[in-house]
Amino acid sequence: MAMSIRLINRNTDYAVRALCYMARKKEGLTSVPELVKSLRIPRPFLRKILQVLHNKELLISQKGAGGGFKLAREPKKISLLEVVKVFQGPIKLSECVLQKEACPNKKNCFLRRRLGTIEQFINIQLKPITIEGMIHGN
Amino acid sequence: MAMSIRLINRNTDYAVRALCYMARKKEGLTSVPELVKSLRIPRPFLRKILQVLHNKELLISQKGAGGGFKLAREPKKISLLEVVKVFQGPIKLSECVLQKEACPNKKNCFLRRRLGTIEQFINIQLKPITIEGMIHGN
DNA sequence: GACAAATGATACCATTGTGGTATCATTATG
DNA sequence: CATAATGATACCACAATGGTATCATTTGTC
Repeated sequence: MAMSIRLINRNTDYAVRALCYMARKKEGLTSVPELVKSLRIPRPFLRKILQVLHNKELLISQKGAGGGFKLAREPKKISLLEVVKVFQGPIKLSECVLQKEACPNKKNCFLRRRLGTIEQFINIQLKPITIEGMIHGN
Repeated sequence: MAMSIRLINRNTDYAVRALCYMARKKEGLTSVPELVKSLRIPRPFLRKILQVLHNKELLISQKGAGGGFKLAREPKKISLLEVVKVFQGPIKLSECVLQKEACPNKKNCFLRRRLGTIEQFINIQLKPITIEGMIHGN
Protein backbone atom coordinates (compact mmCIF):
# COMPACT_ATOMS: atom_id res chain seq x y z
CA MET A 1 0.00 0.00 0.00
CA ALA A 2 2.01 2.95 1.27
CA MET A 3 5.22 3.65 -0.57
CA SER A 4 8.36 4.48 1.34
CA ILE A 5 9.83 7.93 0.97
CA ARG A 6 12.50 8.33 -1.65
CA LEU A 7 15.15 10.98 -1.98
CA ILE A 8 16.52 9.81 -5.31
CA ASN A 9 14.30 8.85 -8.20
CA ARG A 10 15.04 7.07 -11.45
CA ASN A 11 15.69 10.22 -13.42
CA THR A 12 18.28 11.37 -10.94
CA ASP A 13 19.78 7.93 -10.65
CA TYR A 14 20.17 7.49 -14.40
CA ALA A 15 21.48 11.01 -14.75
CA VAL A 16 24.14 10.42 -12.11
CA ARG A 17 25.25 7.22 -13.75
CA ALA A 18 25.55 8.89 -17.10
CA LEU A 19 27.51 11.75 -15.56
CA CYS A 20 29.80 9.31 -13.78
CA TYR A 21 30.40 7.43 -16.99
CA MET A 22 31.48 10.59 -18.72
CA ALA A 23 33.60 11.64 -15.78
CA ARG A 24 35.47 8.36 -15.83
CA LYS A 25 36.10 8.77 -19.51
CA LYS A 26 37.71 12.14 -18.99
CA GLU A 27 38.09 13.04 -22.65
CA GLY A 28 35.94 13.27 -25.73
CA LEU A 29 32.27 12.94 -26.45
CA THR A 30 29.98 10.17 -25.34
CA SER A 31 27.07 9.22 -27.55
CA VAL A 32 23.72 7.86 -26.50
CA PRO A 33 24.34 4.46 -28.12
CA GLU A 34 27.56 4.15 -26.15
CA LEU A 35 25.81 4.98 -22.90
CA VAL A 36 22.93 2.65 -23.64
CA LYS A 37 25.31 -0.21 -24.17
CA SER A 38 27.19 0.45 -20.93
CA LEU A 39 24.45 1.55 -18.59
CA ARG A 40 21.47 -0.45 -19.79
CA ILE A 41 19.08 2.47 -19.58
CA PRO A 42 16.15 2.56 -22.02
CA ARG A 43 17.38 4.55 -24.95
CA PRO A 44 14.64 7.14 -25.48
CA PHE A 45 14.42 7.75 -21.76
CA LEU A 46 18.13 8.31 -21.49
CA ARG A 47 17.98 10.72 -24.38
CA LYS A 48 15.38 12.80 -22.60
CA ILE A 49 17.45 12.85 -19.44
CA LEU A 50 20.56 13.94 -21.28
CA GLN A 51 18.63 16.68 -22.98
CA VAL A 52 17.48 18.00 -19.64
CA LEU A 53 21.04 17.93 -18.35
CA HIS A 54 22.07 19.80 -21.45
CA ASN A 55 19.36 22.43 -21.03
CA LYS A 56 20.40 22.89 -17.43
CA GLU A 57 23.95 23.36 -18.61
CA LEU A 58 25.42 20.36 -16.91
CA LEU A 59 26.34 18.86 -20.26
CA ILE A 60 27.72 20.22 -23.51
CA SER A 61 26.39 18.60 -26.63
CA GLN A 62 27.50 18.27 -30.17
CA LYS A 63 25.03 17.42 -32.85
CA GLY A 64 25.60 15.50 -36.00
CA ALA A 65 27.55 12.41 -36.87
CA GLY A 66 30.22 11.66 -34.29
CA GLY A 67 28.44 13.93 -31.87
CA GLY A 68 27.50 13.30 -28.28
CA PHE A 69 27.77 14.80 -24.84
CA LYS A 70 30.46 15.75 -22.40
CA LEU A 71 30.51 17.30 -18.95
CA ALA A 72 30.17 21.05 -18.95
CA ARG A 73 32.38 21.30 -15.86
CA GLU A 74 34.95 19.35 -13.96
CA PRO A 75 33.41 16.35 -12.16
CA LYS A 76 34.31 17.81 -8.78
CA LYS A 77 32.21 20.85 -9.58
CA ILE A 78 29.03 18.91 -10.27
CA SER A 79 27.16 18.07 -7.11
CA LEU A 80 24.58 15.40 -6.55
CA LEU A 81 22.35 18.01 -4.98
CA GLU A 82 22.32 19.91 -8.22
CA VAL A 83 21.21 16.85 -10.15
CA VAL A 84 18.53 16.11 -7.59
CA LYS A 85 17.24 19.64 -7.93
CA VAL A 86 17.09 19.38 -11.68
CA PHE A 87 14.90 16.31 -11.65
CA GLN A 88 13.05 16.52 -8.37
CA GLY A 89 13.07 20.16 -7.43
CA PRO A 90 14.55 21.61 -4.29
CA ILE A 91 14.46 19.69 -1.03
CA LYS A 92 11.84 21.58 0.89
CA LEU A 93 10.45 19.45 3.64
CA SER A 94 9.21 22.31 5.74
CA GLU A 95 6.70 23.50 3.21
CA CYS A 96 3.40 22.96 4.93
CA VAL A 97 1.26 20.32 3.29
CA LEU A 98 -1.46 22.87 3.01
CA GLN A 99 0.40 25.26 0.83
CA LYS A 100 -1.96 28.11 0.16
CA GLU A 101 -4.52 27.12 2.71
CA ALA A 102 -4.16 28.48 6.18
CA CYS A 103 -2.09 26.49 8.61
CA PRO A 104 -3.48 26.69 12.12
CA ASN A 105 -0.16 27.35 13.83
CA LYS A 106 1.32 29.60 11.19
CA LYS A 107 4.85 30.67 11.90
CA ASN A 108 5.76 29.17 15.20
CA CYS A 109 4.84 25.66 14.14
CA PHE A 110 6.88 23.25 16.12
CA LEU A 111 6.87 20.53 13.51
CA ARG A 112 7.88 22.97 10.84
CA ARG A 113 10.98 23.87 12.79
CA ARG A 114 11.94 20.24 13.10
CA LEU A 115 11.43 19.68 9.43
CA GLY A 116 13.58 22.71 8.77
CA THR A 117 16.37 21.13 10.79
CA ILE A 118 16.08 17.91 8.86
CA GLU A 119 16.03 19.75 5.57
CA GLN A 120 19.20 21.56 6.52
CA PHE A 121 20.87 18.32 7.51
CA ILE A 122 19.99 16.66 4.23
CA ASN A 123 21.43 19.55 2.30
CA ILE A 124 24.60 19.51 4.35
CA GLN A 125 25.00 15.80 3.81
CA LEU A 126 24.37 15.91 0.11
CA LYS A 127 26.20 19.09 -0.74
CA PRO A 128 29.74 17.72 -0.62
CA ILE A 129 28.87 14.74 -2.79
CA THR A 130 30.16 15.36 -6.27
CA ILE A 131 30.47 13.28 -9.39
CA GLU A 132 34.19 13.23 -8.77
CA GLY A 133 33.59 11.87 -5.30
CA MET A 134 31.21 9.26 -6.53
CA ILE A 135 33.56 7.73 -9.08
CA HIS A 136 36.22 7.46 -6.41
CA GLY A 137 33.85 6.27 -3.74
CA ASN A 138 34.26 8.89 -1.09
CA MET B 1 7.46 20.51 -13.40
CA ALA B 2 9.45 18.80 -10.66
CA MET B 3 7.71 18.50 -7.31
CA SER B 4 9.64 19.15 -4.15
CA ILE B 5 10.18 16.30 -1.75
CA ARG B 6 7.67 15.96 1.05
CA LEU B 7 7.96 14.15 4.33
CA ILE B 8 4.40 14.69 5.44
CA ASN B 9 1.44 14.19 3.16
CA ARG B 10 -2.20 15.15 3.50
CA ASN B 11 -3.25 11.86 5.05
CA THR B 12 -0.66 12.18 7.76
CA ASP B 13 -1.40 15.84 8.26
CA TYR B 14 -5.12 15.31 8.65
CA ALA B 15 -4.55 12.32 10.89
CA VAL B 16 -2.28 14.30 13.18
CA ARG B 17 -4.80 17.09 13.45
CA ALA B 18 -7.56 14.72 14.32
CA LEU B 19 -5.38 13.04 16.92
CA CYS B 20 -4.43 16.40 18.40
CA TYR B 21 -8.05 17.40 18.58
CA MET B 22 -8.90 14.30 20.53
CA ALA B 23 -5.86 14.71 22.74
CA ARG B 24 -6.89 18.24 23.67
CA LYS B 25 -10.34 17.02 24.50
CA LYS B 26 -8.94 14.48 26.94
CA GLU B 27 -12.24 12.73 27.71
CA GLY B 28 -15.06 11.10 25.81
CA LEU B 29 -15.69 10.19 22.22
CA THR B 30 -15.29 12.44 19.22
CA SER B 31 -17.56 11.90 16.25
CA VAL B 32 -16.79 12.55 12.62
CA PRO B 33 -19.31 15.39 12.36
CA GLU B 34 -17.64 17.12 15.28
CA LEU B 35 -14.21 16.78 13.71
CA VAL B 36 -15.45 17.95 10.36
CA LYS B 37 -16.86 21.10 11.87
CA SER B 38 -13.64 21.89 13.74
CA LEU B 39 -10.97 20.77 11.33
CA ARG B 40 -12.54 21.50 7.95
CA ILE B 41 -11.44 18.24 6.47
CA PRO B 42 -13.64 16.65 3.74
CA ARG B 43 -15.95 14.34 5.58
CA PRO B 44 -15.63 11.06 3.66
CA PHE B 45 -11.89 11.47 3.45
CA LEU B 46 -11.62 12.03 7.16
CA ARG B 47 -13.71 8.96 7.79
CA LYS B 48 -11.34 6.86 5.79
CA ILE B 49 -8.38 8.24 7.66
CA LEU B 50 -9.96 7.54 11.02
CA GLN B 51 -10.76 4.03 9.97
CA VAL B 52 -7.15 3.45 9.10
CA LEU B 53 -6.08 4.82 12.46
CA HIS B 54 -8.55 2.50 14.05
CA ASN B 55 -7.32 -0.53 12.16
CA LYS B 56 -3.78 0.34 13.13
CA GLU B 57 -4.91 0.52 16.72
CA LEU B 58 -4.19 4.16 17.27
CA LEU B 59 -7.86 4.85 17.88
CA ILE B 60 -10.64 3.08 19.68
CA SER B 61 -14.03 3.33 18.09
CA GLN B 62 -17.57 2.96 19.22
CA LYS B 63 -20.28 2.33 16.70
CA GLY B 64 -23.87 3.38 16.82
CA ALA B 65 -25.63 6.53 17.86
CA GLY B 66 -23.50 8.65 20.14
CA GLY B 67 -20.47 6.74 18.99
CA GLY B 68 -17.17 8.07 17.80
CA PHE B 69 -13.45 7.73 18.33
CA LYS B 70 -10.94 8.25 21.06
CA LEU B 71 -7.21 7.79 21.43
CA ALA B 72 -6.16 4.23 22.12
CA ARG B 73 -3.20 5.46 24.18
CA GLU B 74 -2.02 8.49 26.05
CA PRO B 75 -1.06 11.32 23.68
CA LYS B 76 2.53 11.16 24.83
CA LYS B 77 2.71 7.58 23.66
CA ILE B 78 1.64 8.31 20.11
CA SER B 79 4.53 9.47 17.97
CA LEU B 80 4.41 11.37 14.74
CA LEU B 81 6.72 8.80 13.25
CA GLU B 82 4.13 6.14 13.85
CA VAL B 83 1.50 8.13 12.02
CA VAL B 84 3.85 8.80 9.14
CA LYS B 85 4.56 5.10 8.88
CA VAL B 86 0.88 4.26 8.79
CA PHE B 87 0.15 6.51 5.84
CA GLN B 88 3.43 6.70 4.01
CA GLY B 89 5.32 3.62 4.98
CA PRO B 90 8.68 3.55 6.69
CA ILE B 91 11.29 6.18 5.96
CA LYS B 92 13.76 4.23 3.88
CA LEU B 93 15.86 6.57 1.86
CA SER B 94 18.67 4.16 1.37
CA GLU B 95 16.66 1.70 -0.62
CA CYS B 96 18.28 1.74 -4.02
CA VAL B 97 16.07 3.17 -6.72
CA LEU B 98 16.62 0.01 -8.64
CA GLN B 99 15.10 -2.29 -6.14
CA LYS B 100 15.33 -5.71 -7.60
CA GLU B 101 17.60 -4.80 -10.45
CA ALA B 102 21.28 -5.01 -9.87
CA CYS B 103 23.04 -1.96 -8.51
CA PRO B 104 26.51 -1.56 -9.94
CA ASN B 105 28.21 -0.84 -6.61
CA LYS B 106 26.21 -3.24 -4.50
CA LYS B 107 27.02 -3.10 -0.83
CA ASN B 108 29.73 -0.57 -0.41
CA CYS B 109 27.85 2.14 -2.24
CA PHE B 110 29.03 5.47 -0.99
CA LEU B 111 25.77 7.26 -1.65
CA ARG B 112 23.83 4.56 0.09
CA ARG B 113 25.83 5.12 3.24
CA ARG B 114 25.11 8.81 3.16
CA LEU B 115 21.43 8.18 2.65
CA GLY B 116 21.54 5.81 5.56
CA THR B 117 22.95 8.55 7.75
CA ILE B 118 20.24 10.94 6.66
CA GLU B 119 17.57 8.34 7.23
CA GLN B 120 18.86 7.77 10.74
CA PHE B 121 18.86 11.47 11.44
CA ILE B 122 15.30 11.90 10.26
CA ASN B 123 14.17 9.09 12.50
CA ILE B 124 15.99 10.53 15.47
CA GLN B 125 14.45 13.93 14.86
CA LEU B 126 10.95 12.64 14.43
CA LYS B 127 10.91 10.00 17.09
CA PRO B 128 10.52 12.26 20.13
CA ILE B 129 7.66 14.18 18.54
CA THR B 130 4.44 12.99 20.08
CA ILE B 131 0.85 14.14 19.93
CA GLU B 132 1.29 15.36 23.48
CA GLY B 133 4.26 17.40 22.42
CA MET B 134 2.47 18.83 19.44
CA ILE B 135 -0.47 20.18 21.37
CA HIS B 136 1.91 21.89 23.77
CA GLY B 137 4.23 23.06 21.05
CA ASN B 138 7.49 21.51 22.08
C1' DG C 1 25.43 17.15 -52.37
C1' DA C 2 23.58 12.96 -50.48
C1' DC C 3 23.44 10.19 -46.75
C1' DA C 4 24.06 8.62 -42.28
C1' DA C 5 24.64 9.53 -37.53
C1' DA C 6 23.87 12.07 -34.08
C1' DT C 7 21.15 15.54 -30.94
C1' DG C 8 16.75 18.98 -30.25
C1' DA C 9 12.13 19.35 -29.44
C1' DT C 10 7.95 17.69 -28.43
C1' DA C 11 3.99 14.97 -27.94
C1' DC C 12 2.29 11.00 -26.32
C1' DC C 13 1.31 6.84 -23.23
C1' DA C 14 0.91 3.57 -19.09
C1' DT C 15 1.19 2.92 -14.33
C1' DT C 16 0.89 4.41 -9.80
C1' DG C 17 0.22 7.37 -5.81
C1' DT C 18 -2.52 10.85 -3.77
C1' DG C 19 -6.58 13.03 -2.57
C1' DG C 20 -11.31 12.53 -2.46
C1' DT C 21 -16.30 10.55 -3.08
C1' DA C 22 -20.10 7.32 -2.59
C1' DT C 23 -22.54 3.41 -1.03
C1' DC C 24 -24.13 -0.18 1.62
C1' DA C 25 -23.71 -2.95 5.78
C1' DT C 26 -23.48 -3.07 10.72
C1' DT C 27 -24.03 -1.62 15.39
C1' DA C 28 -25.74 0.89 19.31
C1' DT C 29 -28.82 4.28 21.57
C1' DG C 30 -33.13 6.23 22.56
C1' DC D 1 -37.86 0.67 15.18
C1' DA D 2 -35.75 4.94 13.70
C1' DT D 3 -31.70 7.25 13.81
C1' DA D 4 -26.98 8.19 14.31
C1' DA D 5 -22.94 6.65 14.18
C1' DT D 6 -18.81 3.55 12.39
C1' DG D 7 -16.98 -0.62 9.08
C1' DA D 8 -15.91 -1.98 4.71
C1' DT D 9 -15.20 -1.29 0.18
C1' DA D 10 -15.37 0.26 -4.38
C1' DC D 11 -14.83 3.89 -7.17
C1' DC D 12 -13.01 8.30 -9.36
C1' DA D 13 -9.94 12.37 -10.88
C1' DC D 14 -5.61 14.33 -11.12
C1' DA D 15 -0.75 14.51 -11.15
C1' DA D 16 3.94 12.50 -10.97
C1' DT D 17 6.83 9.05 -12.62
C1' DG D 18 8.78 6.17 -15.95
C1' DG D 19 8.97 5.36 -20.62
C1' DT D 20 8.07 5.61 -25.95
C1' DA D 21 7.79 7.63 -30.54
C1' DT D 22 8.35 10.96 -34.06
C1' DC D 23 10.00 14.52 -36.70
C1' DA D 24 13.25 18.31 -37.26
C1' DT D 25 17.95 19.85 -37.33
C1' DT D 26 22.81 19.62 -37.46
C1' DT D 27 27.25 17.71 -38.84
C1' DG D 28 30.76 14.63 -40.60
C1' DT D 29 32.07 11.61 -44.48
C1' DC D 30 31.96 9.71 -48.90
